Amino acid sequence: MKEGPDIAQIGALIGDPARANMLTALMGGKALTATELAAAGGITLQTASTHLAKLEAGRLLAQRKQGRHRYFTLADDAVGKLLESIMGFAAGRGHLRHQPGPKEPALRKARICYDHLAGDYGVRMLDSLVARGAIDAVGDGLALTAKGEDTFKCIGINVADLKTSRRPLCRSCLDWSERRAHLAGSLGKALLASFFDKGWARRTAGSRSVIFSPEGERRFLALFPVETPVAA
Amino acid sequence: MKEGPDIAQIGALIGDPARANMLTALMGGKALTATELAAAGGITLQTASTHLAKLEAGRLLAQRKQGRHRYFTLADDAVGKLLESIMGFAAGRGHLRHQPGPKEPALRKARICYDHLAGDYGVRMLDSLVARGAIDAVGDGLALTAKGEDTFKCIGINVADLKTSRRPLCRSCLDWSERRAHLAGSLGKALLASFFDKGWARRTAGSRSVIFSPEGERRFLALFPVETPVAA
DNA sequence: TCCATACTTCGACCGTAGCCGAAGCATCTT
DNA sequence: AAGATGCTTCGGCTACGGTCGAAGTATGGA
Repeated sequence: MKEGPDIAQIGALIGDPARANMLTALMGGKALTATELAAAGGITLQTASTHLAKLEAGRLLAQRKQGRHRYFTLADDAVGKLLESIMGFAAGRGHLRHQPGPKEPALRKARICYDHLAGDYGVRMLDSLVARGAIDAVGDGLALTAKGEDTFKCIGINVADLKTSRRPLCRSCLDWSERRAHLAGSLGKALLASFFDKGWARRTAGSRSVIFSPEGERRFLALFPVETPVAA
Repeated sequence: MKEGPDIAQIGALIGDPARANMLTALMGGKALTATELAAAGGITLQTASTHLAKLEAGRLLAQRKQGRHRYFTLADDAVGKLLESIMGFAAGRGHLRHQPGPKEPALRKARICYDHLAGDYGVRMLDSLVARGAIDAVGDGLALTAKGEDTFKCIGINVADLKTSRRPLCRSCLDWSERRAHLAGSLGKALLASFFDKGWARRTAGSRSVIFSPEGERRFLALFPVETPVAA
């Protein structure tokens, strides 16, 4: 009760199951309405409304009104990073949700982590980029190499544009399912966006999982090869 | 309610003020008894006992019996890292505890972050090590250089011993007060321990702050110089 | 053996926070 | 203007979890 920042406040904010579910739903990166979030939390609209007000007051969520809808998103990527890190911790301790639903495998394979690709494919992508020297990995830090700048130009991503943002270009994010790093930051965001643009993959309706088309999957795997074809 | 790890459980665990205070107290790195933790949490012994049981069941805490005392510590350094990252997040949002006590300045200057040095001095130390090429920093990742291995040998730290541990040698840890990285990992731990051994600094009784002796402070600042003498 | 210390368990109390029905605003549609 | 949709606020209910007093268990020392 005397020193340092108050971790209890945000712990309590995240500690309610309904709120945790809503936050998890928002990890999909899409802005969601209060009604959608109520469904995600398994509660009525009224209850969701009070929860959302609390989350907003705690600055975990941001909202913008659009017509008669109110769209909520995570306040910024620091929130996403925090949530993913807590997820990683929870997964490591075996604090899994009670029923590992049928969607679990798809989720482990490829999912959205706030705004970038996570799961097996996310980890594979980063591994491949490091192996080809496009990204430099030291400890758990990542940096774009000169060679990498060319690589991404070929893929159709203009790194120069991304550099204008104050947000870091490369950032490692611990993957809770793989327990290894995947690529976050504005570059990670741009890569995922490009997969959607090219039609290689699409988001799913009510989940964070990412579904690749057969053609998209082929292209993706060809673009990001790994030395040992299966596992490490 | 369907996918991914359960962040609500650990959120709730951290979300109670009494528990949060006890966890914060344990960030000091020392093992504490149930009685001491009850005081830290501002609750009676009985209440503390139930809280501690919950924290242990949630695998945030480990205990070992020693005589009629029961000593509690954070379960492992993953817990410490999680807590510090939540603190960093909370500090960034201005979720500070209500009264910024008189100890705050000392805490910002130098404190223990589970088992290594944090605060202004912790950040300064890492900056200096990077500047002299002992540690390589890429993004937010850290790695020991060959040159650094010699440097630490001069300081009296045998890096080879540390390498035997499975724990990473260098790890960056975000400092909640400075909002920049300081050095964690077994090397960070060994450095702090050496400061205590040499009598340069000592822990304080009920707080995480680290107090340098005048002589120790002089030596520390000489050992870890920074280009711009004051601030950046 | 007996008492003191350290801690846990039990039982009961209480407050708070979550929850929903109903009513109230606000915004869009026709 | 009237109705529909999206969301918030109010009021009251309920239950869960935190809290402590009191009693119970283990360890250490005299």
